[in-house]
Amino acid sequence: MEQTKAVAALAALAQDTRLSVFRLLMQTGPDGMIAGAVAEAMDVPPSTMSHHLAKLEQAGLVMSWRTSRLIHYAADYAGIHALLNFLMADCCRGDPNACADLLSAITCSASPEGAGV
Amino acid sequence: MEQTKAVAALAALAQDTRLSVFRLLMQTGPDGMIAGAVAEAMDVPPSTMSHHLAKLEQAGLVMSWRTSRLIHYAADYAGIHALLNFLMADCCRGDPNACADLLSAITCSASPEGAGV
DNA sequence: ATTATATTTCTACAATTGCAAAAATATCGA
DNA sequence: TCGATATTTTTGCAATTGTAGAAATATAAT
Repeated sequence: MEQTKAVAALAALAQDTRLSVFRLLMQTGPDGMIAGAVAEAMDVPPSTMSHHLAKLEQAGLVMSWRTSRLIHYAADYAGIHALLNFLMADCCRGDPNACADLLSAITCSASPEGAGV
Repeated sequence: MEQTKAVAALAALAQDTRLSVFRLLMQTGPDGMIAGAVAEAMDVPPSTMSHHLAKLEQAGLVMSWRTSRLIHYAADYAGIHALLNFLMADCCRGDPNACADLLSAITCSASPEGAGV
């Protein structure tokens, strides 16, 4: 991933509604949700949500497909993966121990505040 | 991490100069760099860099300390950790297999294009 | 064809952000 | 104290972004 794409992806996520949408779609899984349902869930007008979804899609963070009149949106796992990898590239001066501490506790499941890693 | 802080952190990273600075400091390690050296490395005026560094620090992504006239900046590993965890929270509907695929190949070292995971 | 539904594109405006020169602040050495 | 160095704060402007109503487009049902 190049810098320009990373900036676009981060900018797409750096907005309240879009960050919520992205996390919602991450949690929803590969089947995704239809555009209207996303707009309703976030309580914003369809035209506004359309803009946000387009920005997320252009950033490579979500993908869409059509079934008849409905347009489905789902998280693009490869996209978020590429972004995270770009952020962490060559970090810790290559020290595996420091890296392990940093990455080990990143999980897909919720991390309750008190939970030990 | 709450949503508001996550948006601030993502916005801090969603800018060309700041993203480069963050990655530079991630790679530099805990000793960090002095402000002037960062400005010089990025080829921007000190006042501009001061703004960028302040934004990164306010977002919890870098930390600073002073030794005499010099101010050191270094990556805040806890901050980036919290952000990544927030992004991935409850993803994949809790399916560990999907999560494993998503996270396994995120490494601190460089990932050459051809390298198998 | 006509109507209804789902979504996007167009449009306009308020609010935010990036930028860097100039001035101000902090620390050190003489 | 005075001058020199390092960094931040102030200031102002151009550019970008978020927002949502209205119009346009795509699909389906009658």
